[in-house]
Amino acid sequence: MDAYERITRNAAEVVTEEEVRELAADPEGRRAYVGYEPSGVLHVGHMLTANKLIDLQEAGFEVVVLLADVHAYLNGKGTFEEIEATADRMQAQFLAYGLDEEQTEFVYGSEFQFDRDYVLDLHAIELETSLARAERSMSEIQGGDTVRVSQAVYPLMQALDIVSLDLDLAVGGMEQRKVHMLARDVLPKVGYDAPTCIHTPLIADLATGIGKMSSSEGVTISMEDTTAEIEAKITDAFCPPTREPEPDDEGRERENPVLQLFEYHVFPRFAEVVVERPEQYGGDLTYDDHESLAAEMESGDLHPADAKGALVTYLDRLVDPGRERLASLR
RNA sequence: CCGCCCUUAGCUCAGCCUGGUAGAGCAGCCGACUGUAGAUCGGCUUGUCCCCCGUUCAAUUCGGGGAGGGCGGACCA
Repeated sequence: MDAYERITRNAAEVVTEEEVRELAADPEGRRAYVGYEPSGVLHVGHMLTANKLIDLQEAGFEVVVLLADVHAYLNGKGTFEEIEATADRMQAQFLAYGLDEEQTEFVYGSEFQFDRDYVLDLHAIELETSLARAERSMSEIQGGDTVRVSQAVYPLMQALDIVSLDLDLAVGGMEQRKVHMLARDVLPKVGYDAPTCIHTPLIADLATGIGKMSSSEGVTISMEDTTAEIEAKITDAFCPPTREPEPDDEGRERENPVLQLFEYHVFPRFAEVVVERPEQYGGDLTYDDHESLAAEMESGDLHPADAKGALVTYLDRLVDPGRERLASLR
């Protein structure tokens, strides 16, 4: 796998391919980041961007994880004290999950976001951005049901973070794309380069296959789940034997979250997946890529129930180190 | 600061005029059927009726006050 392929694999969107190819041509010492609001518990959504960071480390990038405490505060996620505590725990979980401690730089937003130069730049960007645009960029991120002024400042700070942290590449889930596009528009207006971005897909809600998995609602797999909880959630998961389920009765698009978890979480971290299957159904199966697993489910050679059993096993292996780390912290 | 509207189950809301502590749909849970889930049947659960004060035998309902939210107090029509 070449550098470009590794940098972009499993990405839902690359902005722009040309810019990433330039980075891929000389990846050593390049800097990439993901910003996380320390809110709730680390779940598979976070781990998806974490997988991307691991890819980038393997490609030679320096990786920065921004623990966006100020952003969480602006987004109504609690007091600074509460946010700090969550952030510390989150950092430990990321390391346990597999980010290389030597190559990963953890930064708190509050370490630099109150600097005079930062704030002056922020005001300059505020002047260049309409309230409607800022608000629109937050549609997938916004917490609470009432739009606050702080939530309009939020995306502008995100743009400035990319400059302040001296980054070559911004990584985020697809819910971040509007914020990143805003950054690409506005930063050049105040004399900075438009940032290059990679967006990871959003995994659908486990129970319904609709929308995106989130910690605030619906069913998600978190780093705190026990084996039994993971098993219960996967057993209940929506899983028609196809990669492209029909929309539901109300016309909402549906995905297959079980296959998504295999694609974005299991196969990137395991070279081989063994599906244990009772003899009566034909015995064990082995796959070394997602494509063959998905194809066999669609053809009927792999029953969803057997796939789910394997998914539980591998997800549990992924979650286990973080769970251990969390337990030792308490 | 002024005006109008809203606040009832997890969600969207009905009920309030004509006081007697509450309903629907969806969601959720359980069971049947499928070697998963979903779909489909069958069954079930759920409430400080935003808060305080007042009137009353009795207030979710009437009156007063307060809090939170939306929209106006531009143009256009």
